[in-house]
Amino acid sequence: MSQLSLVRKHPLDGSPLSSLVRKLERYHALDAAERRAVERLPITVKKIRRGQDIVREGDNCDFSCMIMEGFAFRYSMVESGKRQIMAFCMPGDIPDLQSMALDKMDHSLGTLRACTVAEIPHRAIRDLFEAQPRLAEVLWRETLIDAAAFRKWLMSVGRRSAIGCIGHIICEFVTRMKAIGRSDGITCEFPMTQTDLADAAALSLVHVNRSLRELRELGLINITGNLLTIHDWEGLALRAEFDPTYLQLGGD
Amino acid sequence: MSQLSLVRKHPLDGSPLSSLVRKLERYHALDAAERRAVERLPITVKKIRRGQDIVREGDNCDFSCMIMEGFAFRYSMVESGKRQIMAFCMPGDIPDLQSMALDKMDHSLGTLRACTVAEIPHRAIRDLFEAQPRLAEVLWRETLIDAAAFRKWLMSVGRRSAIGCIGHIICEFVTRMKAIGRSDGITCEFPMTQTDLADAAALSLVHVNRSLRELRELGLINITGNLLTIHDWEGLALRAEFDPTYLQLGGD
DNA sequence: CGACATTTTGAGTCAGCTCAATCAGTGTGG
DNA sequence: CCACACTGATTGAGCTGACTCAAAATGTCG
Repeated sequence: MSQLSLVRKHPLDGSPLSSLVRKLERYHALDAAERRAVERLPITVKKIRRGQDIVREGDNCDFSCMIMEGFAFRYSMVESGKRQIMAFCMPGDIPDLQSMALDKMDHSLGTLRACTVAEIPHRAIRDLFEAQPRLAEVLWRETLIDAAAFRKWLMSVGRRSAIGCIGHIICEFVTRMKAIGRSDGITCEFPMTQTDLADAAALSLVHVNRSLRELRELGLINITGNLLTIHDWEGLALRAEFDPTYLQLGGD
Repeated sequence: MSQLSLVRKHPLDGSPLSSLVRKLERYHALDAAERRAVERLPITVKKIRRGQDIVREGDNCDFSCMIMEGFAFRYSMVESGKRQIMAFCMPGDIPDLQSMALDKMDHSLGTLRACTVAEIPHRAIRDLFEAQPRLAEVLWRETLIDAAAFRKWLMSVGRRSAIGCIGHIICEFVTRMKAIGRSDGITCEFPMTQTDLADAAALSLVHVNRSLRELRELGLINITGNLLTIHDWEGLALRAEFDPTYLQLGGD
């Protein structure tokens, strides 16, 4: 049914925004002019160390960041100091695209690993939308998919058991990693610690540790260091009630 | 500081889409052509009884619904039968606008009260966006605000205490009701039952009941029948850590 | 090797859950 | 006008999934 997906060499691999172009093309092939318009966006490349914030809650930026390399996450904290992670971000994502239209960030963007990001001025994106209206639509669609993912995340945190919630978060991560050619569906780079996972699932570190052990003992997955191994995808997806439709990755 | 907001008579009050126009104008006044374009959208008006679904998870519609009158909510259920409510909807909202770009509904839309909705064909909205690109931008912005609200909701469910979570949901509801002229900030129509509130906050009915009693005993709010009375807004907002910035309602 | 981050395990506690009644309001038919 | 049905709010009582505190084990890296 599912074959190992080869890492395809892409003509744009050299361009800094190649992972963005590839993501946009998952939905509908871009024509030459559109591709060129994206490629020519003026960008500033920055490196952010692991554990730093890319953007912080309350910031009012005049640019948005595309993640070129590394992993990040959206999060916010309550006064008690508890952190809630609401999404993991990977190469090709523009997690703060909404700052185009909303003046203040309502959450922060942290890094799980050292990240290379491309800062794209809002001005440039606005011009792009004017010149290539279809790209505006495609990027709008991406923000709608993000919103669908927030809803699923909320379902997980609110109504699933600890195992179901963790399982769902892992399923989503692996599915998206597969979509960008970074997982074969059996093994997957896994950049988050159990503490991160706890703040994502709104559970305690100790409970996450025990739930992961249970998932291991059930023969579903195994996490060692930075590598996730999936022993039984069907079983995992079943327990997590994971249905990837909302990610809009097409066929599969 | 805050005065009673008078219910202003609006020139468009007669048109079926008047509450939508008013919502869009909260951000930036529309010019005559834009307003006319919205007013002239072809619509089908439907009445949906209380407790029915307006749209159901998995549906693939070729229209989106604007709520003209009544109250609705976005929800989804897990296999165990537990329901998670993720947002409450009020007149002026188009909760399924995302179905323009995403083929299947990832959640359902239920009603808290009998609702009058205006079904707007996607075709017509697409034409509107083409003729009035600024309206596309304004509606995009609305979906981004929705997404910000999902994030806050997730924070509440994941990281706040029962009282904080319920308080936050109530604060958001009242703030939005004020924005559409349906609350003076002291009293507010309150269309949800404790069961609804439980499914919104991901708590049990019994625990919601006890938390509401606590909020009452703290002298913050009181709910009788369908009326919410706020005795101490400051205290409530403090306990719920509510900051309305994310709703992008401007000034206030 | 030493310092630090991360994972794992044990043990006691508690916020929120479930089950089970009871009470109050609102129709509705006779 | 009352009995009955039904929905929604409230309270009691016992239970449990997940939490916190604490410590040990393991891994990682300069």
